[in-house]
Amino acid sequence: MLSSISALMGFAEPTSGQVMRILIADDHELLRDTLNLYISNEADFEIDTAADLDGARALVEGAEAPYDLVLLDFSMPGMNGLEGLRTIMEMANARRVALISGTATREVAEEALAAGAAGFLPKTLPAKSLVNAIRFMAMGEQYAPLDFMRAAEEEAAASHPLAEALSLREMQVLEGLTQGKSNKEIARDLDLREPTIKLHVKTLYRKIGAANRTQAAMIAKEQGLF
Amino acid sequence: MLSSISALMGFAEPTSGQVMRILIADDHELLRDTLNLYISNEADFEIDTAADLDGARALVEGAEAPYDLVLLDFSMPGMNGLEGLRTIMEMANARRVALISGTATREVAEEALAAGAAGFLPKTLPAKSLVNAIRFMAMGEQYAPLDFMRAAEEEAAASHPLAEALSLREMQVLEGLTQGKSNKEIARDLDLREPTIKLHVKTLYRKIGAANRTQAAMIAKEQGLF
DNA sequence: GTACGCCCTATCCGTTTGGATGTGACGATC
DNA sequence: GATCGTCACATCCAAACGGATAGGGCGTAC
Repeated sequence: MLSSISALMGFAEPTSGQVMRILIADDHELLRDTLNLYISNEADFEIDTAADLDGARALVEGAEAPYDLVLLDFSMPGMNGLEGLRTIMEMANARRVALISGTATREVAEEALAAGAAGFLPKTLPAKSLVNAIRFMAMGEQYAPLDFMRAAEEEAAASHPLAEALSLREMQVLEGLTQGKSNKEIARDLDLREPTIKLHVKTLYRKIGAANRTQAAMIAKEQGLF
Repeated sequence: MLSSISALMGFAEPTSGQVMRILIADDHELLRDTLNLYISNEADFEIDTAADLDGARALVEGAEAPYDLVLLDFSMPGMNGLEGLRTIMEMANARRVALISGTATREVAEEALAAGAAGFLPKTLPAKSLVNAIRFMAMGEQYAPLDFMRAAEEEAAASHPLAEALSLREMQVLEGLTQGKSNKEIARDLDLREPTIKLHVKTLYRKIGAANRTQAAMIAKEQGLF
């Protein structure tokens, strides 16, 4: 989409050599101010700021020239999830709209990008990278920190919150469940009696919140177990 | 990593206002030449080219000034998978090394990025985006087209060899199975009687080669269904 | 020592599954 | 019109499952 957006959707690029008009909307004044200062210092950007979605909308509507890039805080007043993003994206004076957030998950980021956002900026980003990203996005590209997108991918697999809760036997039994084995088969594999397996099965259901063996298997699978 | 690489690993940035030295290594002369031309036209880049890994290595070794960015074709002579990438990355005169490929999969791209490559450029990228990406990477950021990374994620879900074999009802029932529902629940959801569900369950077992509902659910999951 | 947690086994009981088999309706194919 | 595949419903039955309950052994922690 990165490529296709710029190529197919024909995002207007700022005339080269001209200042880029950026709108930063974030309810944290400190972030607004420091970001403004840092960006203005770094490059030829013209910055406006707003403290909430309504303020941002008013500025975009009343702008005499379109903004090359609008940065929206994901969790500021009026955003209502990704609704605020979509609202601004529909406006003619906002060429590119990106999300910035300190808390949003990868899912949110992906959804935003899929919805056509110019990018996603976690607040953990160093200021320098942020400036790079802004320039990158203003040029019509789509940006998101790869490490953020990747790291979150493995976060589910990284720590097995429920794996810790299970005893060795329960884990072994759970593994059998993920293989679609019957209690009898599991019992044979582990050289135990079937009633024992049933016990482990029942207790591990409770621990991981499953109602039956299929759910248990799916939960294990989703946790990246086995 | 994008952020952390530039911040923590201290990639040297080209002195601002100075030309960026780029090395393009690709065995396709056509691509080399057109790319060279396009990039030279677009921005203040100084381009060298090589036709294979040995040529690239020689240029990097003998360079009087380090390259800001080295672009390596994934499938050119001498590369041997990601080994060539690692070789060049270890060399002092190559500040940033990126992969470029027309064939490589997302797995390769991810591995390269995880190994510290500056980026991954599929050859499907429009020339303009490519220049943007090059500038972006030369600034110390890590680049990969988000659509490429995302699209390939779903490629497993794209073709469902077994999904074709299942009728609509069977698919609906299978979906219920993956959610750990009982036949009765599925029947209620689909507004059918339980015996009907049992019929679909049995036939879909045969079609996908499952012995019980848990196996059916796991198979569906592995195929990326639902 | 006592208590606790994990592990193993067992029995009982009601529900769910898996399988076989049959009926019938509908649409597409031949 | 006959045939085939899909869908729907039904009955019967054996097996497996899920839950409750109740033992005993065994190690660690208090």
